[in-house]
Amino acid sequence: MPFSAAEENYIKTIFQLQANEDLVNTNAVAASLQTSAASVTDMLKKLKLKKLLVYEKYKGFKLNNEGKKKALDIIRKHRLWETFLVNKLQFKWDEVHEVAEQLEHIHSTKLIDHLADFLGNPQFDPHGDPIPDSEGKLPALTQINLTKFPLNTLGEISSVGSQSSDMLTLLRHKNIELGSLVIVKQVFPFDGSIDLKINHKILVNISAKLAAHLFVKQIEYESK
Amino acid sequence: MPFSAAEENYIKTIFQLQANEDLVNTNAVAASLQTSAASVTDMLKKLKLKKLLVYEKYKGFKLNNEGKKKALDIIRKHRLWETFLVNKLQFKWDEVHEVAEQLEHIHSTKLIDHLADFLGNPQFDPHGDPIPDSEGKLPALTQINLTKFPLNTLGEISSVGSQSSDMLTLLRHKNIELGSLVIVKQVFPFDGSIDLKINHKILVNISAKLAAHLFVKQIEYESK
DNA sequence: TAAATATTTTAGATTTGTCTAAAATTTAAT
DNA sequence: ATTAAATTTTAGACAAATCTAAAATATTTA
Repeated sequence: MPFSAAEENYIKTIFQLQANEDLVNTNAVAASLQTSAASVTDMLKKLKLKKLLVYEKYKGFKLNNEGKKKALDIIRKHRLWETFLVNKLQFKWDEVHEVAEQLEHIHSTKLIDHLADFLGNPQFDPHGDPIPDSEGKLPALTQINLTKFPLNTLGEISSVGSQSSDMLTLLRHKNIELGSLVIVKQVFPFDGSIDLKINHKILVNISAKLAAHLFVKQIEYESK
Repeated sequence: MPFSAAEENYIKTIFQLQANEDLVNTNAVAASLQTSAASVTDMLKKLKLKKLLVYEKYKGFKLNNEGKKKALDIIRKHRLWETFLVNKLQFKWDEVHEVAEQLEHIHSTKLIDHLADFLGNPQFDPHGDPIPDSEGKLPALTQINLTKFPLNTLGEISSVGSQSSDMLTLLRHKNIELGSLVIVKQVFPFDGSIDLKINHKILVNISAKLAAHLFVKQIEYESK
């Protein structure tokens, strides 16, 4: 009972939406997948029949354990393929999404496990997002949202919570990239904007919105 | 106007069948794709509409130049992915077919060209079959069928014209593999069987049928 | 060459995933 | 607490790719 690419796309989308809110609603899925609400309802019936989610008419829905496991499997494939494209095939990390969307639906456990080995069993993909292992476990996440990062503490940009080209343009303009060393110098409560020191050199001011999409890993000073 | 996986499978199959005979017939395609003759007819209408083949009812059909070009594109993808699976992901060459059948339908010119570069732009896949370049050109084939190979001449097994596990079992039993050095010592006209010296060591007798599936590259002695 | 056989095509269904428009239900607003 | 608005579901249709059974055409055989 392999799943179709369409089913897998719904599973993945619902999983991502239920990370924020407990119950997911029809319109959110329709918007995310750029399809109609009616199509979503159709698919919900099918996924309920396949016992992947808890769903009652008009009441919202969410994946059960079986569904979550399947979602993590798809996400694992997606992120490993992205890693392959960037690390081995010279793709830029903002060019990989569309192709990975196709590759994630290839069915072969052996393929994906060998790919993981070949890549050195990476724990994070080129966007800094965690890659589930073959059992669906996520690596312990040491990163924290930049808006919650303590003042005057050295951190490293470890993840970027969006792939929009608008955001990437902005990041480039601010001289921020994955691996950049950052120190939060000041937070302005009025609008939530942040003064940020980049690589011990320049000081930039970033909006609360941008900060909310940046994740940081604290750099440990040689302690022990 | 991208093609569906189903369309691509028909195109590839027709291309392979028309290598032997000029006009391809419905039943041959149905048998090859394990589907019904009626389904083949349906698809033929569609491919004719898309101007990929020459087809008249009840009269057989064949790909036109556009169709052949598309077929070579799919075959290029298939063979590059097989090469990747064997050379990088430790698959055995008789395990790759099913996965490559899926991977060949991923749409991305950039992906496949970068993959080719990554693999070192190989000219032959792990089965010894030629890989078309991005323009659809096949590398000049220096190999020749074993049944046509001259007596007492050193050759190297360069390709195996089947992927059936029955054949692979037989090859293993006869101690023949890709790269084996062979010399045809004698041909028996009665049944076409051949006495073959393997790696200058053992002498085996192989059937005409097996020989017809083996391809050999003549090894040049340091001449010049 | 006429009958028997084989091949191919048509006709009509089926499944999957989608759509639009209308109906049902829930939520928000007055 | 009704009414209005938004959301969700149903109903019915469609395209792609497949099927079976029957009809049409070609080929072979006697």
